[in-house]
Amino acid sequence: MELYSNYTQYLVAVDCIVFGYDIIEKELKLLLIKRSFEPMKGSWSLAGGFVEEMESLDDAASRILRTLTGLERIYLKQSFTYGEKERDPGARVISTAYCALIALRDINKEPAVNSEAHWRSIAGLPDLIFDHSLMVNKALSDLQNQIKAKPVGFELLPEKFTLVQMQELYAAIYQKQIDKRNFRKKILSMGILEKLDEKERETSKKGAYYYKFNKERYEKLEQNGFYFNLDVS
Amino acid sequence: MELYSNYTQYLVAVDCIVFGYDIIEKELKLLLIKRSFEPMKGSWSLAGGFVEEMESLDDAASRILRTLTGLERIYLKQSFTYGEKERDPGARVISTAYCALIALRDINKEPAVNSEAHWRSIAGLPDLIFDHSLMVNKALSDLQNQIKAKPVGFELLPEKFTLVQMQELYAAIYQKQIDKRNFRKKILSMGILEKLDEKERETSKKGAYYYKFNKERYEKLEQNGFYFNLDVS
DNA sequence: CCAAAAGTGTTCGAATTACACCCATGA
DNA sequence: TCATGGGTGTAATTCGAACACTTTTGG
Repeated sequence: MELYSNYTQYLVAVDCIVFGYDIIEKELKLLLIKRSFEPMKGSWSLAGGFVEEMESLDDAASRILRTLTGLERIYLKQSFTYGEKERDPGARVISTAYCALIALRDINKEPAVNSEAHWRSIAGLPDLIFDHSLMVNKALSDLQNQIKAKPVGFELLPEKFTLVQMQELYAAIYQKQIDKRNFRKKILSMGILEKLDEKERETSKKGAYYYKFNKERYEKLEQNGFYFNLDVS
Repeated sequence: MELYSNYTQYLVAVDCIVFGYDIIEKELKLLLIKRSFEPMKGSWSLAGGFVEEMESLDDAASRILRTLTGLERIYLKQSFTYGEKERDPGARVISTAYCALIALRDINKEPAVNSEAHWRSIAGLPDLIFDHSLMVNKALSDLQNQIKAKPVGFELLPEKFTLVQMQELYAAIYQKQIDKRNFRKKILSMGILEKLDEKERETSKKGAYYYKFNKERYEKLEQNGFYFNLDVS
């Protein structure tokens, strides 16, 4: 027996806002798909799909991301749910947006990306279908706020990164210049980075030391009332 | 013709987390409903309902709130969407939680509250149905974060309030004592409060001046890069 | 040896904290 | 007149911002 009869049911979808940071071009990018079905076939769209019966919303987001990028265990977070009546002209669809963060070392080497998927620089995005531009704007503004107060920036960087690279990431997201000395002082004083013996030698002769994020240390500090804070000049 | 055939549809609901600040008892309260239908009839629940065909999610939240409290034009904000497979044993329901803030002057005078609705102190809530306790915890933690950085606290206070009352609100939400002089200095220095000539004379012989929030002034400041910040000792 | 990028400290002003007494008034 | 809650200032410290030179090394 089914309870709650007499209420209308709707299609429920998930749309993934996949941000990738390109450490080479020092640019934040967004994964877009050329839509392969009607309505709006051929237009740019976020990676989305409908929620299936045997999965939760979170599961659906993971599945769609895996299908599109081949990646698993990546940072994935619910953003916002869009439920305007006419948002999708094909049918009434309620869609929950998820935000994913990926470190792009070399875009062409990204595993198994669907050929209809393309990385586009955040600066100068094309028009997107439905309310997808809205979704992106909200997610980006949330990312800008979140990256100040939570260590999510590390999700956009490779395992090993230099302080220069980390600073470039913050500069790209905030769209402003950052003072090198103040930035280093601040991030190092938090005590959540581990300096490695290895140096990155591709961009300079002197070479820059690699660091990695010490997640265990961060979590221990957080429990003791420590707040990550990286509001920078 | 219907596009997107072959995908399962689901019930879509809205649950309202209605916080009310009781200026007399100096306590944050939550509006709970004794559920009147199966499953879980008789248990405590948030104010919820299903989304109807002619309304958006936001519209549904407003409608449910109006039906339950008789109030309109109150602060209402989407919180989070809950979509676990088995979250509602009656059927698969995807539910978007909304958070509302209300100033309670005198609970018994609140307009037209459904007789199955009750205000309960945040300290010592009963068990709630489904994942409603989760919803409340998340919304409360978001409120604690938000009230530091946005002037949402004023939604929990009456139009006219004293600085003592405002401080008591912050103390109730942060669950800690706040230094009177530092608090007053900080909030007054923002320049977004308007001092009235009138005094509140019920709680003291001397009387405390009423203030009100100057929203226009706040919005002008915000456009010029001003940030509301009320992290207090 | 030199160009190019990495790395490093100090000073100054602003903001935050801690803290204790006087004021006004109704009963 | 006195008990009650409202209202006020200052000193010490911490934090954030601005700022320029030295180091390393491959070519």
